[in-house]
Amino acid sequence: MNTYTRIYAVVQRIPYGKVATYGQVARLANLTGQARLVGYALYRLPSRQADIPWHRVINAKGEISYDAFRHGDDDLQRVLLEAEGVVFAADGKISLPDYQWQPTG
DNA sequence: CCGGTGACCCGAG
DNA sequence: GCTCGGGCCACCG
Repeated sequence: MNTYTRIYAVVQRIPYGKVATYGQVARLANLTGQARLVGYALYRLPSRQADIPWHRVINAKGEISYDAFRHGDDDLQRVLLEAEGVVFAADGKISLPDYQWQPTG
């Protein structure tokens, strides 16, 4: 059970049409305060773990961070989320109170 | 081992 | 609204 494995496991638990913040994923993975690792893990996302809905992970501001990884697909993540029914505000932000994943168990 | 970097987050000014 | 500084860990050279 590696650090990455925990992160991937949590991301996989994010339900359809919902989103989670890096900090939230880190917390659920028992890696409180290590949100950067989540970003790094997804950045180094292995193709064999392609089942992971990486697009459902956003930052604490409810925005998407493509800054460093966009390799041609500007709003790929946005498109994927919109395909799941997630609505973006005019600012390009997501309403966390409405779409943030709230794990009950 | 050390230094730099990173899909981040929080607090202060 | 923006910039700076600190923090945690993993990868790369």
